Amino acid sequence: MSEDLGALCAGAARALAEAERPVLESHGLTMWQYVVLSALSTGAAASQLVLAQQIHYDKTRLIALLDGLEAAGLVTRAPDPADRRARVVRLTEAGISRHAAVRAAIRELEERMLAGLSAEERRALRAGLAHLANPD
Amino acid sequence: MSEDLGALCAGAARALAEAERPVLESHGLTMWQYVVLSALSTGAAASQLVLAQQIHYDKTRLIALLDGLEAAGLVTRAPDPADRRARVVRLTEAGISRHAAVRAAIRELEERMLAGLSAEERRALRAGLAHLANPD
DNA sequence: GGAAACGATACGCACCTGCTTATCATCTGT
DNA sequence: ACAGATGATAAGCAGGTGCGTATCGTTTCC
Repeated sequence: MSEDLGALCAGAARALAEAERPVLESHGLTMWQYVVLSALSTGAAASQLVLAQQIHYDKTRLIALLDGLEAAGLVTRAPDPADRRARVVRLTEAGISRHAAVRAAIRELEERMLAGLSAEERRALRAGLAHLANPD
Repeated sequence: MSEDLGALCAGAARALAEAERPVLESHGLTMWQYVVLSALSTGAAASQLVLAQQIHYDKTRLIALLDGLEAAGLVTRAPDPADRRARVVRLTEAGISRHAAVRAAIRELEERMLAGLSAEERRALRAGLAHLANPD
């Protein structure tokens, strides 16, 4: 009898996280910092609140996380001219290149971990995961 | 550009865990209790230590978890005759049927969440996840 | 223009987590 | 037989996590 899907997903996520931690550390980033950079890599966040919801992170603790990234020069917080309560968060040039470098390393590692799976299997794996993650 | 595999797995695992929590609750089990029952469903654990490692749970906190399951009459702890330091953990009859009931409900839910994926896609999804989870 | 809502921030709380230490019973190797 | 290793258990600790509350500036709406 095969395992529960939930257990399989959790196991795969844990294995990936464990394998990726050293890579992130060697680039001076934590998992959550990388998650923020990734979220911002497709465009600035309109506010810290939407950023927090996007990455499923507590909005009150996101503040300290952004403090760190800002101090490291990887992101900027600027008041939204259209609503000066909100802060628009975006990557700096340094943030963009740091993210690209880490992402490339992570991609390479994932490529290694997928060794043995056909292109079609990889496609189905990604499609299935995306399907589960988004109750469209 | 597609998302990181790690992010996809984590997202899918989170979505599944969220969907399954109400099911578990309605059967009076926590996620970890269900994990223990599942691990034991394929056979007794030779010791609490190996059980903890098998499910990636802290061995010192497993004790309280087993206390609860034992008090609920779902598992038994018996000294191993071959090594009386170790406690063999196994499901009771009630544990077996409880696990079967919850598992069936979870399977049904997972089936619903996989709606729209072909049989071949589901097979590839499971195969890919198992491949990632076990660095064979 | 004043009240209510909202975003960012700070702070505290309860819980979970992995980890360490200590104790006791039992086993193992010499 | 004795020393050291091992399993179960208890207790504690540091860090992480989600959640609630309070404050302050800003916006929205009547």
